[in-house]
Amino acid sequence: MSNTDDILGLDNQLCFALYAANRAMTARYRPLLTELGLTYPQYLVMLVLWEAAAAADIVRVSGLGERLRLDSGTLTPLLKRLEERGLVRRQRSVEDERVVTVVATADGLAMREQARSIPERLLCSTGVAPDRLMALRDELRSVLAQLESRAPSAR
Amino acid sequence: MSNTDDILGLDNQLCFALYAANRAMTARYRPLLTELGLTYPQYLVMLVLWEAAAAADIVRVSGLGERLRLDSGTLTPLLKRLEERGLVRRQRSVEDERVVTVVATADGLAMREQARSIPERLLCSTGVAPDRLMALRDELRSVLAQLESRAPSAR
DNA sequence: GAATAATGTATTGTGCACAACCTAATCGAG
DNA sequence: CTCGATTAGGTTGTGCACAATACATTATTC
Repeated sequence: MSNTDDILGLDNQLCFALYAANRAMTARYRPLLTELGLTYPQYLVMLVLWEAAAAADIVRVSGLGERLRLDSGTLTPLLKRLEERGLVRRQRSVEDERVVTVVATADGLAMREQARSIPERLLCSTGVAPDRLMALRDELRSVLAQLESRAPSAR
Repeated sequence: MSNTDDILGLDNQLCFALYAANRAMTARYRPLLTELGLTYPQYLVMLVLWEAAAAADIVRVSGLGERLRLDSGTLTPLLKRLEERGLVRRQRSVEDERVVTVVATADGLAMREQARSIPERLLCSTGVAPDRLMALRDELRSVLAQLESRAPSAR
Protein backbone atom coordinates (compact mmCIF):
# COMPACT_ATOMS: atom_id res chain seq x y z
CA MET A 1 0.00 0.00 0.00
CA SER A 2 1.46 3.35 -1.00
CA ASN A 3 1.87 6.33 1.27
CA THR A 4 -0.95 8.15 -0.48
CA ASP A 5 -3.22 5.20 0.18
CA ASP A 6 -2.36 5.38 3.85
CA ILE A 7 -3.35 9.00 4.01
CA LEU A 8 -6.58 8.37 2.18
CA GLY A 9 -7.48 5.44 4.36
CA LEU A 10 -6.81 7.38 7.53
CA ASP A 11 -8.94 10.25 6.39
CA ASN A 12 -11.68 7.89 5.46
CA GLN A 13 -11.63 6.27 8.85
CA LEU A 14 -11.95 9.57 10.66
CA CYS A 15 -14.85 11.01 8.74
CA PHE A 16 -16.51 7.66 8.37
CA ALA A 17 -16.27 7.19 12.13
CA LEU A 18 -18.20 10.42 12.57
CA TYR A 19 -20.75 9.37 9.98
CA ALA A 20 -21.23 5.87 11.39
CA ALA A 21 -21.24 6.94 15.05
CA ASN A 22 -23.88 9.56 14.34
CA ARG A 23 -26.18 7.04 12.72
CA ALA A 24 -25.55 4.47 15.45
CA MET A 25 -26.45 7.05 18.09
CA THR A 26 -29.66 8.16 16.41
CA ALA A 27 -30.51 4.49 15.98
CA ARG A 28 -30.31 4.25 19.78
CA TYR A 29 -32.68 7.17 20.10
CA ARG A 30 -35.18 5.81 17.61
CA PRO A 31 -37.06 3.29 19.76
CA LEU A 32 -37.31 5.81 22.61
CA LEU A 33 -38.52 8.59 20.35
CA THR A 34 -40.95 6.29 18.55
CA GLU A 35 -42.83 6.06 21.85
CA LEU A 36 -43.44 9.79 21.50
CA GLY A 37 -44.00 9.60 17.76
CA LEU A 38 -41.05 11.90 17.11
CA THR A 39 -38.04 11.67 14.84
CA TYR A 40 -34.67 12.83 16.11
CA PRO A 41 -34.75 16.20 14.32
CA GLN A 42 -38.29 16.75 15.57
CA TYR A 43 -37.08 15.95 19.08
CA LEU A 44 -34.35 18.57 18.73
CA VAL A 45 -36.92 21.16 17.69
CA MET A 46 -39.09 20.29 20.68
CA LEU A 47 -36.09 20.60 23.01
CA VAL A 48 -35.51 24.14 21.76
CA LEU A 49 -39.19 25.01 22.12
CA TRP A 50 -39.40 23.56 25.63
CA GLU A 51 -36.36 25.56 26.63
CA ALA A 52 -37.79 28.71 25.08
CA ALA A 53 -41.13 28.22 26.84
CA ALA A 54 -39.35 27.91 30.19
CA ALA A 55 -37.42 31.11 29.50
CA ALA A 56 -40.39 32.93 27.97
CA ASP A 57 -38.39 33.39 24.77
CA ILE A 58 -39.88 33.86 21.35
CA VAL A 59 -38.59 31.44 18.76
CA ARG A 60 -38.68 32.16 15.07
CA VAL A 61 -37.93 29.77 12.22
CA SER A 62 -34.59 31.43 11.60
CA GLY A 63 -33.73 31.04 15.29
CA LEU A 64 -34.36 27.30 15.12
CA GLY A 65 -32.19 27.19 12.03
CA GLU A 66 -29.27 28.88 13.73
CA ARG A 67 -29.57 26.72 16.80
CA LEU A 68 -29.88 23.42 14.95
CA ARG A 69 -27.91 24.38 11.83
CA LEU A 70 -30.86 23.65 9.59
CA ASP A 71 -32.36 25.76 6.81
CA SER A 72 -35.94 26.51 5.88
CA GLY A 73 -35.99 23.72 3.33
CA THR A 74 -35.64 21.28 6.21
CA LEU A 75 -37.53 23.16 8.92
CA THR A 76 -40.63 24.30 7.10
CA PRO A 77 -41.99 20.83 6.27
CA LEU A 78 -40.83 19.47 9.63
CA LEU A 79 -42.68 22.23 11.49
CA LYS A 80 -45.76 21.66 9.37
CA ARG A 81 -45.77 18.02 10.41
CA LEU A 82 -45.45 18.97 14.08
CA GLU A 83 -48.25 21.49 13.60
CA GLU A 84 -50.52 18.89 12.00
CA ARG A 85 -49.93 16.71 15.05
CA GLY A 86 -50.95 19.60 17.29
CA LEU A 87 -47.60 19.85 19.08
CA VAL A 88 -46.66 23.23 17.69
CA ARG A 89 -48.23 26.42 16.45
CA ARG A 90 -46.73 28.57 13.69
CA GLN A 91 -47.75 32.18 13.42
CA ARG A 92 -46.78 35.12 11.25
CA SER A 93 -45.43 37.98 13.28
CA VAL A 94 -47.56 41.11 13.18
CA GLU A 95 -44.66 43.56 13.54
CA ASP A 96 -42.71 41.96 10.71
CA GLU A 97 -44.77 39.80 8.40
CA ARG A 98 -41.69 38.09 7.01
CA VAL A 99 -41.15 36.42 10.38
CA VAL A 100 -42.86 33.21 11.50
CA THR A 101 -42.78 32.37 15.20
CA VAL A 102 -43.06 28.85 16.55
CA VAL A 103 -44.38 27.84 19.97
CA ALA A 104 -45.20 24.52 21.61
CA THR A 105 -48.91 23.97 22.22
CA ALA A 106 -50.29 22.60 25.47
CA ASP A 107 -49.93 19.10 24.01
CA GLY A 108 -46.41 19.92 22.95
CA LEU A 109 -45.50 21.13 26.42
CA ALA A 110 -47.12 18.09 27.99
CA MET A 111 -44.90 15.85 25.91
CA ARG A 112 -41.93 17.19 27.78
CA GLU A 113 -42.87 15.05 30.78
CA GLN A 114 -42.84 11.97 28.58
CA ALA A 115 -39.41 12.94 27.29
CA ARG A 116 -37.80 13.38 30.68
CA SER A 117 -36.81 9.74 30.97
CA ILE A 118 -35.15 9.60 27.57
CA PRO A 119 -31.65 10.83 28.41
CA GLU A 120 -31.08 8.38 31.21
CA ARG A 121 -32.53 5.46 29.29
CA LEU A 122 -30.35 6.37 26.32
CA LEU A 123 -27.27 6.55 28.49
CA CYS A 124 -27.95 3.09 29.85
CA SER A 125 -28.60 1.80 26.38
CA THR A 126 -25.26 2.92 25.01
CA GLY A 127 -23.17 1.18 27.63
CA VAL A 128 -20.48 3.83 27.38
CA ALA A 129 -19.08 5.47 30.49
CA PRO A 130 -20.64 8.94 31.03
CA ASP A 131 -17.29 10.66 31.51
CA ARG A 132 -16.10 9.37 28.14
CA LEU A 133 -19.25 10.64 26.52
CA MET A 134 -18.72 14.04 28.08
CA ALA A 135 -15.12 14.13 26.87
CA LEU A 136 -16.29 13.15 23.41
CA ARG A 137 -18.93 15.86 23.49
CA ASP A 138 -16.37 18.51 24.41
CA GLU A 139 -14.04 17.41 21.65
CA LEU A 140 -16.87 17.38 19.10
CA ARG A 141 -18.00 20.84 20.10
CA SER A 142 -14.46 22.13 19.75
CA VAL A 143 -14.08 20.61 16.29
CA LEU A 144 -17.50 21.88 15.31
CA ALA A 145 -16.53 25.39 16.36
CA GLN A 146 -13.38 25.13 14.25
CA LEU A 147 -15.32 23.86 11.26
CA GLU A 148 -17.85 26.66 11.54
CA SER A 149 -15.38 29.47 12.21
CA ARG A 150 -13.27 28.95 9.12
CA ALA A 151 -14.51 29.57 5.60
CA PRO A 152 -18.07 30.81 6.12
CA SER A 153 -19.09 28.45 3.34
CA ALA A 154 -20.99 26.48 5.96
CA ARG A 155 -24.14 26.95 3.98
CA MET B 1 -33.08 25.08 36.04
CA SER B 2 -33.89 21.74 37.66
CA ASN B 3 -31.60 18.76 37.88
CA THR B 4 -33.62 16.88 35.30
CA ASP B 5 -33.24 19.76 32.93
CA ASP B 6 -29.50 19.62 33.40
CA ILE B 7 -29.34 15.96 32.50
CA LEU B 8 -31.56 16.43 29.53
CA GLY B 9 -29.61 19.42 28.36
CA LEU B 10 -26.31 17.66 28.75
CA ASP B 11 -27.50 14.68 26.82
CA ASN B 12 -28.88 16.93 24.16
CA GLN B 13 -25.57 18.64 23.75
CA LEU B 14 -23.68 15.37 23.39
CA CYS B 15 -25.83 13.75 20.75
CA PHE B 16 -26.48 17.02 19.04
CA ALA B 17 -22.72 17.63 18.90
CA LEU B 18 -22.35 14.35 17.04
CA TYR B 19 -25.21 15.25 14.72
CA ALA B 20 -23.95 18.77 14.01
CA ALA B 21 -20.29 17.82 13.68
CA ASN B 22 -21.16 15.08 11.20
CA ARG B 23 -23.06 17.50 9.00
CA ALA B 24 -20.36 20.15 9.28
CA MET B 25 -17.75 17.62 8.22
CA THR B 26 -19.69 16.35 5.21
CA ALA B 27 -20.30 19.99 4.29
CA ARG B 28 -16.51 20.34 4.13
CA TYR B 29 -16.33 17.36 1.82
CA ARG B 30 -19.08 18.59 -0.46
CA PRO B 31 -17.18 21.11 -2.60
CA LEU B 32 -14.31 18.65 -3.05
CA LEU B 33 -16.59 15.77 -3.98
CA THR B 34 -18.68 17.94 -6.28
CA GLU B 35 -15.59 18.21 -8.47
CA LEU B 36 -15.90 14.45 -8.95
CA GLY B 37 -19.67 14.54 -9.17
CA LEU B 38 -19.98 12.31 -6.10
CA THR B 39 -21.96 12.57 -2.88
CA TYR B 40 -20.35 11.52 0.38
CA PRO B 41 -22.04 8.10 0.57
CA GLN B 42 -21.13 7.50 -3.08
CA TYR B 43 -17.54 8.42 -2.23
CA LEU B 44 -17.54 5.88 0.59
CA VAL B 45 -18.76 3.19 -1.80
CA MET B 46 -16.02 4.06 -4.29
CA LEU B 47 -13.40 3.88 -1.51
CA VAL B 48 -14.49 0.35 -0.72
CA LEU B 49 -14.46 -0.63 -4.39
CA TRP B 50 -11.02 0.90 -4.97
CA GLU B 51 -9.69 -0.99 -1.98
CA ALA B 52 -11.29 -4.22 -3.18
CA ALA B 53 -9.88 -3.79 -6.68
CA ALA B 54 -6.38 -3.35 -5.25
CA ALA B 55 -6.80 -6.49 -3.17
CA ALA B 56 -8.58 -8.44 -5.93
CA ASP B 57 -11.54 -8.92 -3.64
CA ILE B 58 -15.08 -9.50 -4.81
CA VAL B 59 -17.59 -7.11 -3.30
CA ARG B 60 -21.27 -7.91 -3.02
CA VAL B 61 -24.07 -5.55 -2.05
CA SER B 62 -24.33 -7.15 1.37
CA GLY B 63 -20.58 -6.64 1.85
CA LEU B 64 -20.92 -2.94 1.14
CA GLY B 65 -23.79 -2.84 3.60
CA GLU B 66 -21.76 -4.40 6.40
CA ARG B 67 -18.80 -2.17 5.73
CA LEU B 68 -20.76 1.07 5.51
CA ARG B 69 -23.64 0.09 7.83
CA LEU B 70 -26.18 0.67 5.08
CA ASP B 71 -29.02 -1.54 3.89
CA SER B 72 -30.24 -2.41 0.43
CA GLY B 73 -32.87 0.31 0.55
CA THR B 74 -30.06 2.83 0.56
CA LEU B 75 -27.49 0.97 -1.52
CA THR B 76 -29.57 -0.30 -4.42
CA PRO B 77 -30.61 3.12 -5.75
CA LEU B 78 -27.19 4.58 -4.95
CA LEU B 79 -25.45 1.83 -6.91
CA LYS B 80 -27.87 2.25 -9.81
CA ARG B 81 -26.93 5.92 -10.01
CA LEU B 82 -23.24 5.05 -10.01
CA GLU B 83 -23.91 2.44 -12.68
CA GLU B 84 -25.77 4.94 -14.87
CA ARG B 85 -22.75 7.21 -14.63
CA GLY B 86 -20.54 4.34 -15.78
CA LEU B 87 -18.45 4.23 -12.61
CA VAL B 88 -19.64 0.85 -11.43
CA ARG B 89 -20.96 -2.42 -12.82
CA ARG B 90 -23.51 -4.58 -11.00
CA GLN B 91 -23.80 -8.24 -11.90
CA ARG B 92 -25.80 -11.17 -10.63
CA SER B 93 -23.55 -13.94 -9.42
CA VAL B 94 -23.77 -17.14 -11.46
CA GLU B 95 -23.08 -19.50 -8.55
CA ASP B 96 -25.73 -17.88 -6.37
CA GLU B 97 -28.28 -15.85 -8.24
CA ARG B 98 -29.41 -14.08 -5.08
CA VAL B 99 -26.06 -12.30 -4.92
CA VAL B 100 -25.20 -9.12 -6.82
CA THR B 101 -21.53 -8.25 -7.13
CA VAL B 102 -20.29 -4.69 -7.62
CA VAL B 103 -17.02 -3.65 -9.30
CA ALA B 104 -15.56 -0.32 -10.35
CA THR B 105 -15.33 0.12 -14.11
CA ALA B 106 -12.26 1.55 -15.84
CA ASP B 107 -13.76 5.01 -15.42
CA GLY B 108 -14.47 4.28 -11.78
CA LEU B 109 -10.90 3.16 -11.17
CA ALA B 110 -9.56 6.21 -13.03
CA MET B 111 -11.47 8.46 -10.66
CA ARG B 112 -9.27 7.24 -7.86
CA GLU B 113 -6.46 9.42 -9.16
CA GLN B 114 -8.72 12.46 -8.99
CA ALA B 115 -9.66 11.55 -5.43
CA ARG B 116 -6.10 11.25 -4.15
CA SER B 117 -5.84 14.93 -3.30
CA ILE B 118 -9.06 15.04 -1.30
CA PRO B 119 -7.86 13.92 2.14
CA GLU B 120 -5.08 16.47 2.38
CA ARG B 121 -7.24 19.28 1.05
CA LEU B 122 -9.96 18.35 3.52
CA LEU B 123 -7.50 18.32 6.39
CA CYS B 124 -6.32 21.80 5.48
CA SER B 125 -9.89 22.97 5.13
CA THR B 126 -10.89 21.89 8.62
CA GLY B 127 -8.16 23.83 10.38
CA VAL B 128 -8.06 21.29 13.19
CA ALA B 129 -4.78 19.80 14.34
CA PRO B 130 -4.27 16.31 12.84
CA ASP B 131 -3.44 14.71 16.18
CA ARG B 132 -6.71 15.95 17.64
CA LEU B 133 -8.57 14.50 14.67
CA MET B 134 -6.84 11.16 15.19
CA ALA B 135 -7.74 11.18 18.87
CA LEU B 136 -11.33 12.00 17.97
CA ARG B 137 -11.37 9.20 15.41
CA ASP B 138 -10.16 6.67 17.98
CA GLU B 139 -12.74 7.78 20.51
CA LEU B 140 -15.54 7.64 17.93
CA ARG B 141 -14.54 4.17 16.81
CA SER B 142 -14.50 3.00 20.39
CA VAL B 143 -17.97 4.41 21.06
CA LEU B 144 -19.23 3.01 17.77
CA ALA B 145 -17.96 -0.43 18.73
CA GLN B 146 -19.79 -0.15 22.07
CA LEU B 147 -22.98 0.95 20.38
CA GLU B 148 -22.85 -1.90 17.91
CA SER B 149 -21.84 -4.61 20.35
CA ARG B 150 -24.75 -4.12 22.76
CA ALA B 151 -28.31 -4.88 21.80
CA PRO B 152 -27.95 -6.15 18.23
CA SER B 153 -30.92 -4.01 17.33
CA ALA B 154 -28.58 -1.86 15.25
CA ARG B 155 -30.21 -3.14 12.09
C1' DG C 1 -37.74 -34.94 -2.95
C1' DA C 2 -41.45 -31.78 -1.41
C1' DA C 3 -42.51 -28.45 2.20
C1' DT C 4 -40.39 -24.97 4.84
C1' DA C 5 -37.04 -21.81 6.39
C1' DA C 6 -33.37 -18.76 5.55
C1' DT C 7 -30.82 -15.61 2.56
C1' DG C 8 -29.90 -11.66 -0.65
C1' DT C 9 -31.62 -8.09 -3.03
C1' DA C 10 -35.26 -4.98 -4.67
C1' DT C 11 -39.34 -1.95 -3.92
C1' DT C 12 -42.25 1.40 -1.59
C1' DG C 13 -43.13 5.03 1.44
C1' DT C 14 -41.75 8.60 4.93
C1' DG C 15 -38.74 12.04 6.57
C1' DC C 16 -34.76 14.46 6.68
C1' DA C 17 -30.69 17.52 4.35
C1' DC C 18 -29.49 20.66 1.12
C1' DA C 19 -29.07 23.32 -3.25
C1' DA C 20 -31.46 26.41 -6.11
C1' DC C 21 -34.89 29.35 -6.78
C1' DC C 22 -39.04 32.21 -5.62
C1' DT C 23 -41.97 35.67 -3.32
C1' DA C 24 -43.32 39.00 -0.16
C1' DA C 25 -42.00 42.26 3.22
C1' DT C 26 -38.77 45.55 5.04
C1' DC C 27 -34.86 48.60 4.85
C1' DG C 28 -31.85 52.31 2.96
C1' DA C 29 -29.73 55.52 -0.03
C1' DG C 30 -30.81 59.22 -2.84
C1' DC D 1 -41.03 59.08 -1.42
C1' DT D 2 -39.06 55.60 -4.55
C1' DC D 3 -36.29 52.12 -6.22
C1' DG D 4 -32.92 48.69 -5.49
C1' DA D 5 -31.04 45.66 -2.07
C1' DT D 6 -31.68 42.77 1.81
C1' DT D 7 -34.15 39.62 4.75
C1' DA D 8 -37.36 35.76 6.13
C1' DG D 9 -39.55 32.09 4.87
C1' DG D 10 -41.49 28.83 1.35
C1' DT D 11 -41.10 25.63 -2.78
C1' DT D 12 -39.05 22.21 -5.75
C1' DG D 13 -36.05 18.61 -6.83
C1' DT D 14 -32.34 15.21 -5.72
C1' DG D 15 -30.27 11.95 -2.78
C1' DC D 16 -29.70 9.62 1.24
C1' DA D 17 -31.50 6.62 5.62
C1' DC D 18 -34.50 3.38 7.17
C1' DA D 19 -38.77 0.62 8.09
C1' DA D 20 -41.65 -2.59 6.00
C1' DT D 21 -42.62 -5.59 2.64
C1' DA D 22 -42.00 -8.49 -1.43
C1' DC D 23 -39.74 -11.84 -4.22
C1' DA D 24 -36.66 -15.12 -6.06
C1' DT D 25 -33.09 -18.29 -4.92
C1' DT D 26 -30.75 -21.44 -2.03
C1' DA D 27 -30.47 -24.35 2.10
C1' DT D 28 -32.79 -27.59 5.45
C1' DT D 29 -35.69 -30.77 7.38
C1' DC D 30 -38.56 -34.36 7.38
